[in-house]
Amino acid sequence: MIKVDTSSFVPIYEQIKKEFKKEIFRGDLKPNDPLPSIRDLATELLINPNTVARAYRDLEMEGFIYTKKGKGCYVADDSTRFMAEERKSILMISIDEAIEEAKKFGLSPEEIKRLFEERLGASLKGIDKGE
Amino acid sequence: MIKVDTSSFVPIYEQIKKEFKKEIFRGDLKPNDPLPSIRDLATELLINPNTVARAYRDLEMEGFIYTKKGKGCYVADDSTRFMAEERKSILMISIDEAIEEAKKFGLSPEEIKRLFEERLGASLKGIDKGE
Amino acid sequence: MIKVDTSSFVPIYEQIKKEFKKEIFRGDLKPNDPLPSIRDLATELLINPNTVARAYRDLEMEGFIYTKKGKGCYVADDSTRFMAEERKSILMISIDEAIEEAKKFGLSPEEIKRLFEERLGASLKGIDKGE
Amino acid sequence: MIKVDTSSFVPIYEQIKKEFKKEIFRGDLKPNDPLPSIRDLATELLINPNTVARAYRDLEMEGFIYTKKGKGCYVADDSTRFMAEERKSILMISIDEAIEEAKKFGLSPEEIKRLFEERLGASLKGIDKGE
DNA sequence: GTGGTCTAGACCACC
DNA sequence: GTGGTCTAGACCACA
Repeated sequence: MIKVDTSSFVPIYEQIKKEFKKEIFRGDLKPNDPLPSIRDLATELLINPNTVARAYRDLEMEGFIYTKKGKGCYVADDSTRFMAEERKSILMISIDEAIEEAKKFGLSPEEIKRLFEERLGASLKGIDKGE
Repeated sequence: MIKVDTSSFVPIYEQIKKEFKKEIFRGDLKPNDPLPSIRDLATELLINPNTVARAYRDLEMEGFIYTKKGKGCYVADDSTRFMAEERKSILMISIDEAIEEAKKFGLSPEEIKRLFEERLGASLKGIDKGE
Repeated sequence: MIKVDTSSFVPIYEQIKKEFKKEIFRGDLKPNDPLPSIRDLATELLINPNTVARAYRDLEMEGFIYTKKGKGCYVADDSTRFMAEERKSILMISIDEAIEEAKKFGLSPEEIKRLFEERLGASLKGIDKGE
Repeated sequence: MIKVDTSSFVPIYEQIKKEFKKEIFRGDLKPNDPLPSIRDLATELLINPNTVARAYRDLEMEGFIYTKKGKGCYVADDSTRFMAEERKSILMISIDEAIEEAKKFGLSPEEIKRLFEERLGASLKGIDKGE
């Protein structure tokens, strides 16, 4: 389910954090649900367990998950406390960035809108292909 | 004109490279136009000259600019050779990322579209505010 | 194994690049073989790690090696793709330069040939001396 | 007559120095012959007069030329004093470098010799083409 | 431990 | 003044 892009400039642990925040917000992960074990996730993503551990540690510090020593990590009861603003900021930032890029390349608002809708359409078709 | 975000995960030199590629594509920088001197730009951006030099060196290796020793750096004659695909890839990537984020947060295509148009509107008003 | 001449006009990082290209071409370095670590090679050559890093970064941009973050640098699978022409150009250039020098000093083709063979003989004896 | 390669790592003033040493050795420039004026040569080579001045200054310090203030630069009477060893070292160095390159690329002595003769032949034909 | 980025500051070739 | 190379050493992400 979770994917990471090792060629991205964004650190892998940040990508992992973001993925879990999304799953929690969507409700795919509910309070007290267990997260995959550090070793399993590291194996699945072909990365070092330390990197997953770093992501989990951050998520715990931010209050999204809690850790039972010797058992594993679980979604916190109040995990959705900050989710609305988290969601908003993550979405706003990425959309605003895309708009900024397009403006800096000299595209008009109409062109930007058309391009976005084109990509949105392509993305929806992508779903059918099982992505 | 150019801005960099030192808190971003994207390296400063990559941000500088992208900015100049946009200016060249828009035509704000034409073939044989001089780029700001390394020291001047470093002073303006409050960063180290080596960081600007790294960006300029990369741009030269990628064929966008050329260097006259002791004189300065200039936009290459064939600087727009790869610009179409560069522009496309940069725009596609940022737009697709925004769409991916929204989908992963569980938004429907209609919600994504509405949110995008809302941000696009906000961005256009931003221009009036003198950004 | 690798040597650099810090008094040469040729930048150290260029000398390092050339050495690795030769090793790859000769087959002493095969695809997926690891290169020496940046710090180790810098220590061995008595130069700054940044200088080695510059050479490795260039080799990566030119497609001869690839980098695994936190692991090291490795010879690329298609590292020999451009090697034939690289080798040819490097060899042609140095031989042609030697011939040009000799001609400009007024030597006849016969004298040039004799001098070259004399040096080649001296070089072969040099091997026996354990160079 | 004189050529410089601005893309070479060898400084332009070093290339100019070497060219004049060759001309003196060949006898194309004899004691008390005038050198081209700094401005003329700079114009001809499309470089900055300071660069030519640097080359002339070095040649004077090394005893190959002398300067008459307000008149120009002239070949020194004892200009050939060091020429034999200069010539030898310049030729040895470039030939030995070419041989070293070839050896490092894994060529056998026979291959090196054949390649050298091939290039020497090509070079002689080049003369006919008016190079 | 690895490589990547960035800083601060030196020296050099060239304009 | 310009850019290019190199050094010394910092911090970070990753294994």
